[in-house]
Amino acid sequence: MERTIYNVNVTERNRGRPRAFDRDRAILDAARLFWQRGYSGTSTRALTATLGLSTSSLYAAFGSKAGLFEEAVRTYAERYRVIYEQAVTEKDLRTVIERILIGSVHEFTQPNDTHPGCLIASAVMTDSTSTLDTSAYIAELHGSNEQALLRRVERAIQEGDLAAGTSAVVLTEFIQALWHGLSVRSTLGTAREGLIDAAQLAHKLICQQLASTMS
Amino acid sequence: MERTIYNVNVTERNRGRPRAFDRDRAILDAARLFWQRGYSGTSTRALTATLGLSTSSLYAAFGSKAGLFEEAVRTYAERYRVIYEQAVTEKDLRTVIERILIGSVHEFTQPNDTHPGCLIASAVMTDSTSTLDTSAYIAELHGSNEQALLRRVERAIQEGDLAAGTSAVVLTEFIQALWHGLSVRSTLGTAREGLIDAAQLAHKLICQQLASTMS
DNA sequence: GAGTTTATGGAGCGAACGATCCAGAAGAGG
DNA sequence: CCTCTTCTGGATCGTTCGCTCCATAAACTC
Repeated sequence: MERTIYNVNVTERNRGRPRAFDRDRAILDAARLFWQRGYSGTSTRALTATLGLSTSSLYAAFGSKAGLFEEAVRTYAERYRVIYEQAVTEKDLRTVIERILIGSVHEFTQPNDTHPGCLIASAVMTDSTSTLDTSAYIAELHGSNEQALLRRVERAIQEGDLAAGTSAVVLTEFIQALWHGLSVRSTLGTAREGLIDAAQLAHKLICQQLASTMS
Repeated sequence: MERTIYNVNVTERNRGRPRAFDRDRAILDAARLFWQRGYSGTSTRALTATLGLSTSSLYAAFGSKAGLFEEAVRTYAERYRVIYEQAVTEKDLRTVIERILIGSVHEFTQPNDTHPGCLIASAVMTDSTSTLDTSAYIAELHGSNEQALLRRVERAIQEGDLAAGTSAVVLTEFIQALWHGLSVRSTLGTAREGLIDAAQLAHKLICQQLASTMS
């Protein structure tokens, strides 16, 4: 019988020689490497060199390159799930949209030494081999976030918050497209201020479409 | 002395055994493969298998994997350059924006057997190794397209086509972000109609910001 | 026809890949 | 102390990588 649980957290691993590196820090560094070079473009040797640990340590802690990748992706995917989850609970739709767009941009553009950028939007979709599970997970997450937003927009329409004739599906797709675009632009080097300005402009334009809460 | 010109087009190569495959078709198939799996994720063996030719033929025609990649990128990058170049010559800004957004979405969502999707927006940015020249080229192209649009927006402001207080830089960044987002969404599987609806909604929202040509 | 030029197919090069193995090291439990 | 458990460093596994080489094939020029 074998233990293939790579100590996801502080479980009851108190026996044996303690790990000499910070596991979360390693995930962060790995995530940034994956984000910069893609999955196939990042070799295990580049990982061990950057993370400053040996092959055995990496494989003992994460099982495989794909395992490390998946854990990095899941770690940072969670942040965006939370943003959507909390945003859709806001009272008026304009705040929902503002929180999603501005909040995500802040997340996209966290300073480099504490954040890898957005692994979710770009680095994952390509690079299929042996990451099929992970890309399926990401697709599901995107779908889930989008569905949450869509339901919130539909509610806003029922409550009469939107100008007549506005399609919930179309507005949602528009916001999601912009969301992905802001993510890509952040990886391409656009400064945080520029992205926030663009997001706020989009927010302002959408608000003009809002009926009852028009400013 | 060596000839390293990989017969970019129908030059004066009339002597010798003729090539047994369609060079442009090979570029198309290769582009689709690169687009789906990324540069590092696409092996030369996968290329030769999909393109139906031997290693020697591939290297004789394109010099290297990087060479084939670069040629594929340049081929399809040109299409987006043309879209921007022609769009900014339109008389009113609303038509400029419409042509850029809708035209690009049409380009993004060409049927698969004649078009690879948009190599430019996503598959290139990551995957650095030995594609540095190509990603620099892409960055330059994006910058060039963005500059052209920015200058056109500035002209529209000078001509009083936009509501007072509108920043050309911010509006341009917004459009560019949306453009990248639409590209990403197309590769993620969103249907053409959905993307066009979103683009048209964006276009409509922006038009409400236009002063003199307000509908 | 002979001679030249280029393309094709397949074997195979060295290097890098992801992953494994093992002897030793470093803690915890008794 | 000793034992048990886990982690570490390094050598090394088999595979795949991008790419080259070479004999042969198929067109051209003369």
